[in-house]
Amino acid sequence: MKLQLANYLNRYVAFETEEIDLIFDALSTETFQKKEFLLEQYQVCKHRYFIIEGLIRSFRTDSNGNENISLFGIENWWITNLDSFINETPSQNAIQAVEKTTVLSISKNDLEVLYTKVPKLERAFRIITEKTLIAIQRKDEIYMKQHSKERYYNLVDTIPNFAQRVPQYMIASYLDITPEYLSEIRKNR
Amino acid sequence: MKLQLANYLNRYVAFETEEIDLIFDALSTETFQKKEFLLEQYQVCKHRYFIIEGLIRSFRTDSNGNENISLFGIENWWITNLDSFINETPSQNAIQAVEKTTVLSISKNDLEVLYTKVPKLERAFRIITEKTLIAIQRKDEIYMKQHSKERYYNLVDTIPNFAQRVPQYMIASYLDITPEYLSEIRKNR
DNA sequence: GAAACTTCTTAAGGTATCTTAAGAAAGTAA
DNA sequence: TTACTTTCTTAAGATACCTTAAGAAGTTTC
Repeated sequence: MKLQLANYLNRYVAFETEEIDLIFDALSTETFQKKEFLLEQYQVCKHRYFIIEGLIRSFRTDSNGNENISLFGIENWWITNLDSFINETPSQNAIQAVEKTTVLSISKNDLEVLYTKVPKLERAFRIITEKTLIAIQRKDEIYMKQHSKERYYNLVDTIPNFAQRVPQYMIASYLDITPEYLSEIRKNR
Repeated sequence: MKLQLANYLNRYVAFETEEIDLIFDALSTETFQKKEFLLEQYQVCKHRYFIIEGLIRSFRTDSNGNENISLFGIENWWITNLDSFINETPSQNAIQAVEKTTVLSISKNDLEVLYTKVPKLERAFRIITEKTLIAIQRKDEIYMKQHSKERYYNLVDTIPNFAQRVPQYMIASYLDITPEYLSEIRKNR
């Protein structure tokens, strides 16, 4: 796991072995079973999670009881509700394991201490946050300019065997369409 | 202008006067007339802009000639096309002044040099990027859960006299509806 | 102050997508 | 295997929003 984290972080900034040790030691390992919650809706999100293995989703349940998935996370992604984590306000989204998932986690305070101990990490997270921002903007652009049929095929073509790992009603929720309509899309090729 | 920038940056990290001097000296002042382009669609975005005064928009023109506004920027916002700026690829969005606008600008290289000279700036931009990400996620949530009528009133109620500074067809484009439909929304209060 | 443009509104007909409801299929537990 | 739960599909009627077109209102230019 330490190697996996080191490989990941070194993609952004070259860290010394001792720095990796400091970072790894500040993180805790946790495993969540399928359907277990990393964060309940309306709780304050206290951690940032780095996914070692598995698949998670972030979603809100609206007043009609409909789930609305904003985000999937897979191996080598950081997951949190940033708004809640940074501002320490209740999260509008829950975070839940779709598969059995192992993560490394860190609290806000521990992360801030770590930034001071390992200043390069500040740069790494600046870059990671920029990449995340770019990913969201790309998703928005696809969302804005494509119809749901194209969005669906775009999604399942981009992430290999995604459609096998995730039930279709979750894909529908992520694409912001109903499962019924997704079913119709799939029927017509 | 230097004072405005200093006040802005000190909201995130406490800078020394000399650090502010270094940052300010690395930035160039530019003024764009109404409708003038800071960046044309399909060009590589070479700068990050800090808006001193004015109002700009970022938009793409699709194959049917429809404009699609992804973002407005006002005083004390950094604006760029991050995907294009970071990856040095053609931008799918143009950036244009809606009002006469004065900005401070910096190129990618100069910014990287500046990060090394003033390491605190790395932290400031890490935080600013996080805030930007949160803002986009909030916009997405509003977009997902509200109908266009509610999105419209939410927008004009949130930013004071925004509806006066921006023509309605631009607001429609930002809300991802047609001007005709916006007109109908406004008619029914 | 008229001409020329830009922006806003109205209206009619069309389409993507939703809602509801019910049954089929698949997966899980006993 | 049977029963139970979860997931997927089908179909019919409803609606949010679009397209096109044209005229009204507001702005800029000469």
